[in-house]
Amino acid sequence: MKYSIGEVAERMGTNTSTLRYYDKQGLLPFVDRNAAGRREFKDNDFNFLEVINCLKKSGVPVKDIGKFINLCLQGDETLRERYDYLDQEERVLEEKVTEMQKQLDFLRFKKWYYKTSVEAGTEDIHFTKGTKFVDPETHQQYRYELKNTKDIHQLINLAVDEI
Amino acid sequence: MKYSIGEVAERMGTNTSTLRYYDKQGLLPFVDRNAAGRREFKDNDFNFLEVINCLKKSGVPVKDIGKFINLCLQGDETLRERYDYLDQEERVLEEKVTEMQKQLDFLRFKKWYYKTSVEAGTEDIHFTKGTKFVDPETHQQYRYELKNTKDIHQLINLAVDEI
DNA sequence: ATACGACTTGAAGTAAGGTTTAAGTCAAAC
DNA sequence: GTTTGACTTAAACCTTACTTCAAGTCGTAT
Repeated sequence: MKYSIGEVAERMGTNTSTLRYYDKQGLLPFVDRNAAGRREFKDNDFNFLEVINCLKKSGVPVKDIGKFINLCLQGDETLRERYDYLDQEERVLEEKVTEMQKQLDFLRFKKWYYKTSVEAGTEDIHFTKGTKFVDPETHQQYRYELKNTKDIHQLINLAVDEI
Repeated sequence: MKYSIGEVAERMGTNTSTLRYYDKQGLLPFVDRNAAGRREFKDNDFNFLEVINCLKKSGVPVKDIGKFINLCLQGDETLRERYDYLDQEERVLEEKVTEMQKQLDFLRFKKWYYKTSVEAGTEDIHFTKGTKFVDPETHQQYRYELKNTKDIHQLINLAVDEI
């Protein structure tokens, strides 16, 4: 089967301008053209497009994706190089996920901070030394004082220390 | 204690230009100025800076961070709004992490694809119907045929089916 | 007193990743 | 046969998030 740029755009959840932009940036060297100069995508091209999609969503710059695609077109000699690239990219992504989890931790601490503030009617409870209050959900009592948030994990532990 | 923009930049792992840019974009309305017009950060300002840092790393646009900071300066009336915002942002981040995990799945499948290809000396094994081969690490035998990668999770399961 | 480093501003420049526009081609429908 | 919709290109434009530049101020050390 052959597919026009419009069909491919719809299937990939993008638009034709973006695909043309990718083509111009060297991400689609595998795409054929018909007699009229129009792009004709093949079934196999979707394998490439999925790789592009994955790397894009993983935060890989367009230029670097192009390099990988071109490695793919160079045949079996670049198999190891391609493996090594993906291996490295896997570690980069894992690191990003770890970083996101840290921000989630912080976000959850701040949610707790605001939940208890809303409950108390004021943010001041977190700045008043030794204020006791009760978590409205768990009904646990806490004593807590906000200093500098140098280590948020430490603060979270501090925050959940029951009296 | 008071801190100059340079000291703050170093402590936050950024540079003075970026902090001035943030200030211009309305992210630092809490910063005082001395008689000479120079920025004077207070200890408490680091609480704001940490929030900015977190939201920035979470992928929140600069403008939106500014909105949140200004909400913070409006006092206890906006506590619930601030909670709701962070609650929503938490879900957005969780969704991002889930998305990243999907890309990690795909990346790992492709690593397996290349690992077995390197072992076989050619990528062709994945296009030859019913080719049997052995995972060099686990010594398990596989039979596997690459069609369209419509559902990568299904393919991964297919790939690890022992004969 | 003057040199130095750190600060101030507005404005221009940069890079990434598209998006839009203008001018034109092509194939099928009416 | 001409209109319509999808395609083609190059080039201009846009947004985000800085980064750099130019010109000037301030406080301290020599």
